[in-house]
Amino acid sequence: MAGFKGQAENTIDGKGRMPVPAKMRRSLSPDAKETFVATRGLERCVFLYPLDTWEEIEDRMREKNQFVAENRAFTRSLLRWAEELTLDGQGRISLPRPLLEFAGLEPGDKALVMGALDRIEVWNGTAFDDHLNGQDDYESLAERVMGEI
Amino acid sequence: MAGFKGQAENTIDGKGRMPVPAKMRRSLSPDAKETFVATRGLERCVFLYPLDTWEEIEDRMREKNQFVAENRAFTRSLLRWAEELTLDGQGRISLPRPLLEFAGLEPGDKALVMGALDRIEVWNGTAFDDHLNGQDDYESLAERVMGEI
DNA sequence: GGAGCGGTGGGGAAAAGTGGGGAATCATCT
DNA sequence: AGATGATTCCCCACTTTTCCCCACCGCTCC
Repeated sequence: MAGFKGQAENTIDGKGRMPVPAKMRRSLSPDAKETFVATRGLERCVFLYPLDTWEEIEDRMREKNQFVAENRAFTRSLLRWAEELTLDGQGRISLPRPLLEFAGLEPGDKALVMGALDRIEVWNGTAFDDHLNGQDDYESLAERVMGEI
Repeated sequence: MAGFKGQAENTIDGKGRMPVPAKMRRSLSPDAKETFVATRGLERCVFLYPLDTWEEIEDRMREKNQFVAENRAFTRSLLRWAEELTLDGQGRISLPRPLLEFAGLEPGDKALVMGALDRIEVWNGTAFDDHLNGQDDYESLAERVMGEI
C-alpha cells in the first residue's frame, strides 16, 4: 500500500472535527476499517496511524516487560493519548481536546496536515515553522540519514 | 484483543464508585466476565487488570519458588491489595478504601483514568503531574525503549 | 453550464457519566 | 433470638456529551 504523502491546510471546526485529506484517505488499506489511532507525536503534534499499522506498534509494545520501570513509563506516555477515531460520512475524524491542546490547536484553527509515510501528522502551522528553525537544514540531514548504504 | 488506551477524568462518587470509561470497557474480552482485579500500582496509583489477564500474572507468580524470601515478599505485596471487582449495571466498579488511600484519592475526587495496554491505571491528577516531573522526557524515553530495530 | 467531489456547518438521537433511593446482607448489641 | 445499624448491591432517573445524519457551498473537470 502506498505511503501517505502531500500536505493540506484544513480547518478544525467548532466541534473539533477535521477532514482527513481525500488523497490520504485513498492510501488507507481496507484492513484499517476507516479507522485511525491518534496519539501524541514525538514532537509537538498529533500522529495519526491507520488501525492496521497501529496494531503492529502495539504488538511491539506487548513484547516489553511491564515490570521494568522504563517500559512502563513509555507505555503510559504513548497509550494515555491514544484514541481510536473512525471517519464519519464526510471523511472527518473528531480529535480529542487533550490532543488538540498538546499540539497547540483549538476548534476553529487551521491545521497543517502532512503525509509522513506510515502516518499522518497534524501540526499548528506556526509551531511547525518554529520546529524547522531549531533543526539542521534539510540538505545535511539528508546526507546523514540517507548518505550511507 | 486491542489494548487499553485513552484517558478520562471521572469522578469517584460518594459511595466510592468509579465509572470505567466506555472506550476501555469495549476493549474488555468476554473471558474477563465484566470483572477486573484491582491492586496497588508499582507507582502511586491503582492498577486494574481484566480478570483473564490477571490470571496470567498469577500463573507467572506460581512459577516462583515460595521458599525464597524475596519471592514470598513480592507475592504478599501484590496479593495483599488485590480484589476482584465486577462492573455494575452502569459500568462502574467500587474501589476498596485502602486502594483509594494508597493512590491519594477519596470519594468525591476526580480521578485520572488511563489506558496502558494490558491494564488501566487510576491516578490522582496532581500526583501524576508530580510523577511526570521526576522522569525523563518522552522523546528520549521513546528512543531508548523503541529505538532499536 | 452541469455534474461530481471535497470541504464546511449544524440539528437531533443515542450513549455515557452522575447521583440517589431502597432492598438485601452481615454484624453487633441488647 | 430479636432488634438495630452499617454496608453493599441493584435499580431508576437526570444531565451532558458524543456521534450520526442531512444539507449547503465552492471548486474542478468534463
